[in-house]
Amino acid sequence: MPLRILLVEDEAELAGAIQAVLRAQQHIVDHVAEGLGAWSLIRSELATYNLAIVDWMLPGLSGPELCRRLRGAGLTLPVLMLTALADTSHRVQGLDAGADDYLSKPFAMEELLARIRALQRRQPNYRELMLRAGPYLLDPAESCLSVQAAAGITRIVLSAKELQLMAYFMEHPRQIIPGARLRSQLWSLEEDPISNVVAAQVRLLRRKLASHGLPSPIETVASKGYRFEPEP
Amino acid sequence: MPLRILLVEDEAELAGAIQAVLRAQQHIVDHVAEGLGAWSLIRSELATYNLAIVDWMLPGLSGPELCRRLRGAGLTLPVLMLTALADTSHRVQGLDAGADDYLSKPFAMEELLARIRALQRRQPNYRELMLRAGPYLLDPAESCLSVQAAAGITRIVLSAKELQLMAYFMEHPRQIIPGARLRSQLWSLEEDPISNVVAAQVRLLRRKLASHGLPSPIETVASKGYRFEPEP
DNA sequence: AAGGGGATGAAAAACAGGTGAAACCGCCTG
DNA sequence: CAGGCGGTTTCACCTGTTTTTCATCCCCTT
Repeated sequence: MPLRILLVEDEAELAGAIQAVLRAQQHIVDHVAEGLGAWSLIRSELATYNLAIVDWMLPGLSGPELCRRLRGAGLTLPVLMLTALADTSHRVQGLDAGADDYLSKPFAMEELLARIRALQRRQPNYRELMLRAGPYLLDPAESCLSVQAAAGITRIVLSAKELQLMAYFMEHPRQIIPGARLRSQLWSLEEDPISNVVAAQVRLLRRKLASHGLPSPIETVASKGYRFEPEP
Repeated sequence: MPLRILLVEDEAELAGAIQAVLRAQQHIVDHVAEGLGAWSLIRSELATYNLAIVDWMLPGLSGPELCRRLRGAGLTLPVLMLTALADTSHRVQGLDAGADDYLSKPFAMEELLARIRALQRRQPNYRELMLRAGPYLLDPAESCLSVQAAAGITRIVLSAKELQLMAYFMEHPRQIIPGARLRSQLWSLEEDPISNVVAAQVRLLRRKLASHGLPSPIETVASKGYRFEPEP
């Protein structure tokens, strides 16, 4: 299940490595180098993050300070704190500030991934479950979509982006979803703003459904966005 | 929900980029390059702005000065300040002058949009809600108009401009609204003043209602303007 | 009756989104 | 380590819709 992750880390090399690993896991990662940027990004609600990975030591607003602000603002966004300092006093300080977990550098990327999985499982609204909308049943674990039709059940294997897109549609059935919203929710922010990734990906999804002989549940509402209509 | 935005920025290139992005979001944007122009434009009440985006550094009247004047005049128009200077002292000065939010250059356009959304949400009269007038119910999120008649409820999908126009009428029921006011409220100022966009768009709206078998609630008051009459 | 403002329909312009081919990219395999 | 592969993105071009313009007509005021 792909997550939307905010990485707050000032060491460029480490940040790059983490990003690469997370992206390889299909996660959507935004990276900021300093605390204030992270704070304003979160507050701006540009994207909805499922997790923040925050370095302890940051220029400007430090990790624990950022954490405290988040909690002060009533946000429950899970925070995984990274630190070079292994001793327990820091660990306690970090958790006090509202971090949910704590990982001391250097660490194996595998451990980071494991911690992330654990953190997700602890979420109250944790859902490794399937998503249903009308005859559509999405299985994130298997990355496949099952569609019930008169002719029987069709099972379609989806790629990572197709899955994300379909999930977003199924979570917002019947609503007009502006392309720009898909853009900011499903793609990382730093990319070229004049691109038609969204249109291209929607097309791939539509085409995949069509190639299995299914009618497209995704309609285009001219110059307003897309709408997912589960019932034909 | 389209906003009427005043952009006060002297760097032509940046201004153009911002305008393009905002327009893409259906907002109506007026651009002035310097502070005094902005001040007189606002004071003239030619249009009612929902937001001003103001550069810090401007020829003549600077951003913070403009801000102070606005507040001095008792205007609550939300102001988003732009600045090349990232340090906190300026941030404080800007907020002191009466700005509502603060964004330091360079910034991602996405972040600008997010700030604007956040700012709107903070407005006391914030309304993402539907607008009702008599049997007419306007849903900006879905961009559609529902009309209750004896025959049942008719749902009409509106285009962006039709929605803006209908919203303006529904917010000012039974009043005579001069074409020029619609013009200045719903279209940006820099456009060709001898054009009949308003009449054309009113016609489009009327025609759309008629095509669904509805009587037109918009009447023309000869050489005075239009009047929206919700009850037949 | 003249003049002005608005109405009208057709056509043009502007724009968003669709499309297929090709490039790109990380990953796997030989 | 090269080559192939699937997935993803970009590019250039096409299509359909929305919005504006234009030329003309109509009708109400003065």
